[in-house]
Amino acid sequence: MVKTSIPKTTGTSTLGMVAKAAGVSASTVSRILNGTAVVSEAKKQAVDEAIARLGFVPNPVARGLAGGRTLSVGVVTQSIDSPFYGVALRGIEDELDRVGYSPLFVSGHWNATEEARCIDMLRSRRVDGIIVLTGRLSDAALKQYAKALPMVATGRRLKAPNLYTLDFNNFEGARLATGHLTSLGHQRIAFIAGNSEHPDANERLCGYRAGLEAAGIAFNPELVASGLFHEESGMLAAERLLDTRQRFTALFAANDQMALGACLALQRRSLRVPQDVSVMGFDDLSISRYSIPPLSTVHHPAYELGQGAAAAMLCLLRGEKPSFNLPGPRVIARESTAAPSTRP
Amino acid sequence: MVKTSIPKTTGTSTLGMVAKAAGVSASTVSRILNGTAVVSEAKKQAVDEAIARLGFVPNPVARGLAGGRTLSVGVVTQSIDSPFYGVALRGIEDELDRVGYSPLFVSGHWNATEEARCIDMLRSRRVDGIIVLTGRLSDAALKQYAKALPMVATGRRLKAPNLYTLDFNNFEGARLATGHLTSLGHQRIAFIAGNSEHPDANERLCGYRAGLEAAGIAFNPELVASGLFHEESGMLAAERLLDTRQRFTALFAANDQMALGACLALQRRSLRVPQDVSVMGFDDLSISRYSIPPLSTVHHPAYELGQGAAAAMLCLLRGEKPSFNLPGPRVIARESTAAPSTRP
DNA sequence: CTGAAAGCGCTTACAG
DNA sequence: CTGAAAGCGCTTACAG
Repeated sequence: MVKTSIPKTTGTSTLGMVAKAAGVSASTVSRILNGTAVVSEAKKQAVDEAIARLGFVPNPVARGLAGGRTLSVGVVTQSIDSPFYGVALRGIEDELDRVGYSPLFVSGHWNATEEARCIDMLRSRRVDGIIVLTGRLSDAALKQYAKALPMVATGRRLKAPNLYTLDFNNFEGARLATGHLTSLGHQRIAFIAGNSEHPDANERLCGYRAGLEAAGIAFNPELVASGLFHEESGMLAAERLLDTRQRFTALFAANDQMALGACLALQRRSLRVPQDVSVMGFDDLSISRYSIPPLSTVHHPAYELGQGAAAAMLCLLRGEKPSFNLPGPRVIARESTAAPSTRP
Repeated sequence: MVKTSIPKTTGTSTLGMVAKAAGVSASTVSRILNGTAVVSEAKKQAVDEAIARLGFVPNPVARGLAGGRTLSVGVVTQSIDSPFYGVALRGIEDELDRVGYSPLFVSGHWNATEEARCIDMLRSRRVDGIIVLTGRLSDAALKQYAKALPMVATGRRLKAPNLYTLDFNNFEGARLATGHLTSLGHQRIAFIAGNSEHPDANERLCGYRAGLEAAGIAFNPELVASGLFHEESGMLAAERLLDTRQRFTALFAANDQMALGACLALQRRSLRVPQDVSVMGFDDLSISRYSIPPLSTVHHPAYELGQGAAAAMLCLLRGEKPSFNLPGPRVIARESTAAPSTRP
C-alpha cells in the first residue's frame, strides 16, 4: 500500500476567487484559461500566480453549462468487458488524457436501439463529441447525429461533414490469413464465420473466399459454419463442421475467441493442433499468444484504432480535418498452423 | 444493420418551457421531477402532460451545477481492459442503469497517485459518489474522501461513515483450491504468488499455506515463485519453478492469467496437464473454461462484486445503510486437475 | 401547496 | 486589451 497525500478538497476555489485575488475580472480569467483572446502579460502573470496559489481547477460542469464544452467525449462501445474493444478503450483513454479530455463509456450491446439511447444520454450530458465503436447504427443515423455534434465511427467508410470514420481492412486480413494457410499447402480449409448481422463478419468471409480463389481452390459452402464471435459458438461450430464428415486440414475462424473454442472442440475429438488440423484466428487478442498451442492469427490493431479514433475526434473538435492511417493487417504465425501432414 | 429512428434532437426543450406550457412555475416542475414536495394533483398532471408533449429530458449538467446531483457515479477501475474487472464494470453498469444513474469509468493503473488524480477529476465533474475497485489507495485516504462524498471500495474491510466496503474472501478461496489439490492426493504443490504490493496476493498466499497445513503438509518456500498477475509472468514463474529441480505434481497460481501462462511453460517442457502436473487457477475468467485443458479454478464473482458495489452506492446515496453479501468462493473443478500419477 | 428570486461556476457577446 | 452584464438550465431557501 503506497502512501497517499491527504486528498485536497478539490473544487474549493472558483474562477471568481481567482479573479479577485488577481485583481482582474472574471472574464479575463476565463479568457486566459481558454486562450480565447490576447491578454496583457502582466495580468496573465497575476492570474497564473493566483491560480497556482489557490490550486484552482475549473469546474467542467459549470463550463459545460455556460460554454457548451464539457471536455468530455462520449464513447459508445458494445460491451464494456469485450476483450477486443477493451484495448481500443485504453487507446482512447490515453489519447484523450493527454489533452485533458475525459471519455464517457457506455455500452450499446450490438443493438441499434440501445446505441441510440446511449447517444441521447451522452448528448444530454453535453459531451463535446461521440465516438462509436462499430455497432449496428445505420449510416444514415450516424450522418444525422453528425449534424448536431462531431462524430467518429469505426468499422465503416463514410464521408460526411463533421463525421470521420476509421475502417480496418478485414477483407485483406482474412485474405492474408487464408493465404498463410494455402501457402503452407492446405487445400481443404474450413471457415467459422461470424454472425452475418455483424459488419466485420461478411468482409472476413469474403476475404476467406478471395484467399481460396487466389490459390485456385474452389469455395465449398459445406466447409463453412457460423458462430457468434465468442468461444462457445466457435466450439459448437467446429463440432458441426466435424459432424459433416467433410475433410479439412485447416480451420480459419473469423476471430480468436471462436478459434480458441474450436481448438477445444478439436481436442475433445482427439485431433491435434496443428498436426491434424491447423487453426488460425483473427484479432490477435493478448491471450492468444498464451493458448496451447499459441494461436496463429491476424493482428488487428485495437489500441491504434482507439487512439486514432480519439485523435480524429480531437481534430474535429479543433475544427481541423482528421487524416489517420490505421496499420494494415498482418499475419502473426505462431504454433497453431503448420504444413498439412502428408498422410491425413 | 437494423434500421434506426431518426435521432431526436435531444435537449431541445427546457424546464422553463415545460413550466410555461403547463402554466406553472419552474419551481413546481422541478419539485415534481425530484419528488421534492407534495404538489396538487391537477398541476402534476398538467406538468406530466407537458413533459411528454415536449419530450423534455432534464439536463444533467444544469442539474449538477444547481443542485449538486449529477446522477453519475465515478468508478475507479485499474485498467479499462482488465479481463477480471471488466466483468465487474458490467455489473456496475447494469445496476446503475436501472435507476437512471451513469457510471464514469477511469483507470488508476494500480498507482495510488494516479488513483488520487482520478478521484480529483471525478469530484471536479461532480459525481454523486465514487466506487473504487481495489487499487492502492490507503485506507486513510479512502476514509478522508468519504467525508466529502459517498464512497464504496472493494478489496478491503473498512468501517467509516459514508463508506462501504465489499471484500471477497481470497484467503478462503485459496485455502479451498489448495484443499482441492490435497484431497486429490497431491503432496508437492507449487504456488505462483502475485506481487506482494497487491492486496489480494498476500491473502491468497496465506490461504495456500493454510490449505497445506490443513493437510499436514509442510510449507516449502522453494516451491513458491512470484508473478505479476499476467500470463507472461506466470509463464516465467513456472519456468523458474521448473529450473529449481524441486519436484511438484501440482501447481496453483494466484490467478487464472498466470495459471494459463504456466500451462504454456509446462507444455514447452513436455509436461502434460494434468497427467504430469495438475494446474489450478483463481478467478474463473470466462476464457478459462476454454483453455486446453479447461482450467480448474476458484470462482470469483466479479459481476456480483460490481453489482453489489453499485447497489451499495445507491443505498448510500439514498441515505440508507447498505448491507450486501458477496457469494463465497467455490472451487470449479475442470480438467486441469487430477490425482497425481502413481509413478511420478 | 406554490412563486419569485437568487445562485450554482463559468462563458460570451456587447461595449468600450 | 478588458469589464459589466446576461445567461446556460436547473434547484432551493425564502416567503407566502
